[in-house]
Amino acid sequence: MTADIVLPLAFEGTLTYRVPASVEQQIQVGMRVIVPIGKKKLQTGIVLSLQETDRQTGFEIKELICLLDDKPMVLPSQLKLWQWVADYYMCTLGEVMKAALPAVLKLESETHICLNEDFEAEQGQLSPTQEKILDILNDGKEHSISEIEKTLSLKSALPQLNKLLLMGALRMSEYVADKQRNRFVLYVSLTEQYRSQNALQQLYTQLQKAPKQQLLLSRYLEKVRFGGGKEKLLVAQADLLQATGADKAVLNVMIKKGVFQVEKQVIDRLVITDADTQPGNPLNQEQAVAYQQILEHWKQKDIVLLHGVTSSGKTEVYIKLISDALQQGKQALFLVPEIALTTQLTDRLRLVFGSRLGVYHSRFSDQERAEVYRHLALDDKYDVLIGVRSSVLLPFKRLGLVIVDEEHDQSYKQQEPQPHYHARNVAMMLARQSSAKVLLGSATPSVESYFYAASGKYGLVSLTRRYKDLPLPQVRLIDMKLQRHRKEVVGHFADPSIETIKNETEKGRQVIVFQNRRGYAPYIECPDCAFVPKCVNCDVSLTLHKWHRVLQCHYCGYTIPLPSECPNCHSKKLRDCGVGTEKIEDELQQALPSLRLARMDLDTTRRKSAYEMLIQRFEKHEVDVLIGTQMVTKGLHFNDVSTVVVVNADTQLYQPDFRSYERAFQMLEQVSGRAGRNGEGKVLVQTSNPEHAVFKALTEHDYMQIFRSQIKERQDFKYPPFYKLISVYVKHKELKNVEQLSLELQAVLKKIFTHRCSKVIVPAVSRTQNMYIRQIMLKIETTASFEQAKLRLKEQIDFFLKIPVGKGGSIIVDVDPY
DNA sequence: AGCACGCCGACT
DNA sequence: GTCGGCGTGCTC
Repeated sequence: MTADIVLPLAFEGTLTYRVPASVEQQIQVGMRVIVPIGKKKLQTGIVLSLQETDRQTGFEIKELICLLDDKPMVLPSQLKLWQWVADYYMCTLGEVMKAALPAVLKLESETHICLNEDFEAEQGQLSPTQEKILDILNDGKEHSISEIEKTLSLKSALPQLNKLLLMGALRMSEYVADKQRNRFVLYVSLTEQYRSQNALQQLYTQLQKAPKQQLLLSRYLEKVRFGGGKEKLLVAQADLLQATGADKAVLNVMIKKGVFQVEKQVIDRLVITDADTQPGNPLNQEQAVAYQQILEHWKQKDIVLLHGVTSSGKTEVYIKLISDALQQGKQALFLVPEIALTTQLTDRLRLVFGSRLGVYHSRFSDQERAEVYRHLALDDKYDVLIGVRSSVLLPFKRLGLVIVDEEHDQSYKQQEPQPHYHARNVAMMLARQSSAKVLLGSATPSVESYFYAASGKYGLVSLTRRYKDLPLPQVRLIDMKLQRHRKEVVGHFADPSIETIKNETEKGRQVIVFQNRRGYAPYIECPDCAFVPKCVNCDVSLTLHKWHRVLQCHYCGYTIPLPSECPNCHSKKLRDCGVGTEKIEDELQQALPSLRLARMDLDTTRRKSAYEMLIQRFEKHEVDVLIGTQMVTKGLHFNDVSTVVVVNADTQLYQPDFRSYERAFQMLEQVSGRAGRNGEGKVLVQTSNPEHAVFKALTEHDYMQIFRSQIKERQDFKYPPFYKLISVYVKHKELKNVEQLSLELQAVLKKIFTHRCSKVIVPAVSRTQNMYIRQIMLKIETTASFEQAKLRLKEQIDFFLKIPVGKGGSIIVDVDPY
C-alpha cells in the first residue's frame, strides 16, 4: 500500500510513500504522518490519498515512519477546499497546509548531536573550530545545531559537524519532539492517614506551635468542605497558597511530613463555564424585519449582504441567525477582521454561547490554536467559531452558516506569504461545499459585494437606523489650509479641534484621535543638504520613533539609533517631517497638559495583554483621550466617546490604488461610528481638501454616493467587479536582472494576453528586504475563462524561472490583489 | 523550507 | 593549497 502525502513545503504536487503493513488497517485520508524527507529530515505530512496497489513513481519509494493521529485531523471536505484555494490562488497545496495548520500540529525533526565517548583525537587532527565544537559537547549532553551556531556565532556549523561525524568524533540523531505541551495544574490533598476526624484533630493540636502550618491546614479544610463523600479532596495549590498568603516553603514542610500530597492534572487551556450564559437580546423592529428578509433571501440565494449603518445592531441579528443554525444542529463560523477581534465582541458572544464558542485568533498562542483545531476536527466541543482570516481553512463537520463581518476589510486578504487568499471568497466556496448560507455584513460594503447585491446575485438587506434611534454622528470638516493661513493651529491640530477636545473631556466625555501612521514622524531630513535616512534593505525612508530614540523601517524592521547629526554633512539641525501617533500624543499633551492620554498602535499593543489593558483603562475612564491608528476604527465600542478627531484625513485619499477613495471613505465612516454611541456624536475631520467628494459623502453618511462614483470608475478603467485582476511581481537581488526579467516576461505575456497585459510597473516601494521589485498587471474580463488565463500564465512563469534570465529571481502571483 | 553539491574568492 | 561563501536544484 502507498500513500500520497502533502508536505508543508512550497513544491508542486505530493510525494508518495509506502505504508508499513502494521498501520495499513488504521491509516486514513486526512491523518497526519511523519515521513523522511531528503537525506535526514523528518516532516509532518497529510495523507491525501491511499493506493491499495503500490503506485509506480519511477522513484525509490521510502516508507512513512508513523501515524500521528487515530482520527483524521484534516477532513476530506477540507482537503477539497485546500485544493480549490491552491488552484484559484496559484500556489501549492503545501503552502495552503502551512497556512491552515497551527505550527504545533506540524512537527519537524531536529538534529541533535552528542560526543562519541570512545573518540580520541590525534595530535593536530582538529581545526580550532572543531576543537571549540567538541568543547561545547564535552558536557556529555545533547545539543542542537542552532545552539552550536549561536554559541560560536557561526553562519553554518553543518560542514564542520559533518567532518567530525566522519571522523567518528560525534553522534547525530534526528528526532521529532512532540511540541504539544499539556497545561498542568497542581492539586493538594490530604494523605490517607489524616483523612479521619480524629487524626486531623490531633494534627491540628500538634501544629499549635506552627501557626503558619495550622493556618494552611484550616484554609485547606475550608476549601474542600471536609466530611463529604470519598472524593479525592483536591484543592488547587495556587488557590490554597493565595488564600493563606503563605509561601510555598510552608506547604513543602507539610508535604515532607506526609500531611499533604501533590498531584498533577492536565487541564484544558480553554475552560469556560456556562454559568452566566443568557439568550441574545430580543430584536427591535427594524432588526426583526432585516432578520426576516435575510431568511427570505436565503430561500433563493446562498449569499446575502447586510448593509447596516454603524451601531445599527448587526451583532444582534448575527446572534439570532447563529442561534437558529445551532438549533438545527449546525455549526456557525463568524469571521472578523484581524484587529477587530476584541474582547468586547467575543465577550458578547460568550455571554450567549458560553463554552460552545471557540475563538481562533493570531493573538492566541499556537498551543491554544492547536487545541481549538483539534476540538473542531473531532467535533467534540464547538458549535460557533469566531475567528480571523485563517479560520476558513479549519475543519468544520456540520457547517450551516458563515458570517463575514466587516466584509470590506482588507485584513481578509492575506498579503505576504502565499497563499494570497481572500477569506471572504474562500468562505463562499467553503459554504457552497457544505451547503451552508453566507451573510456578509458591513456599514460600508466593498464596491464588489454591493454591486453583486444590487444586481441581484446576492440578496440585499439594509439596516438604516442606529440602535436606540441615535442620530448618526455629525461630521464637521475643518479646512486646514485656512487654519494654517490664519495661524490657528497647534502643531497638527486646528484650534477648534483642541477646543472641542478640551470642552468634551471637561464634561467627562471621552475622545478618540485618529492618525493612521505609527511612530513619531515618517522621516527625518537634514535642512542643509536635504539628506533623508533610508533603509538599507528597502526603498523607503526610516520612521522616527522618538521614545526609543531610533529610526526604524516599517517594511523589514531594520533599526538604527537616532543620529545626532546628519551622516552626510554633519549638520546638527536634523528635523522630523510628517506626523505619526507618537508626535500627536506629544503635541496634544503639550497643548492640554492635564489630559490623560493613551496611545494604541502596533508599538503599544504587541502583547495581547497590553491591548486588552488599554481597552480596559479607557473603558474605566482612567484615560480621557485615546490616540490610535486603524486599530481604533474597528469593532471597539465605548459608550462615553462623544468625539472623534481625524488628524489628517487626506493621506488616505492619495494612495496609488484604484480602491483608495473607497478605502478612505470606509475608514473615515468606520472611525466616525466610534462617536456618540450614547447620545450626540461629533466627528472633526481635518483636511486640506474639504471639497473632495469623499468628504461630502462622509458628511452625509451616504455610502451610495461613493458606490455610484466608484462603480462607474471601475467599469471605465477595467477593474473588478467587471474585470478580474492578477498581479505578477518579479523580484531579484540585482536591479539589472529585475529589469531584464520583467521586460522579457512582459513581452511574452503581452503577446498572449494582448490588451489585457499592462506595461512593467515600478511599484511605489520598489525594493524591500534587499529585493528589487517590478509588477505586471493582468486584467481579464469576467466573460473570459479565468482558469485558462491562469494556466497560460503558469506555463510562462515556469518557463521563465528555468531560463538564465530568471535564475536567482522569483515571480510571485497575486490573484485578485486587494 | 532545509540541505547537499559545486563553483569561486580569500587567506594560511 | 584549503576553507568557507553563496547560487542552484531536489526532496517520493
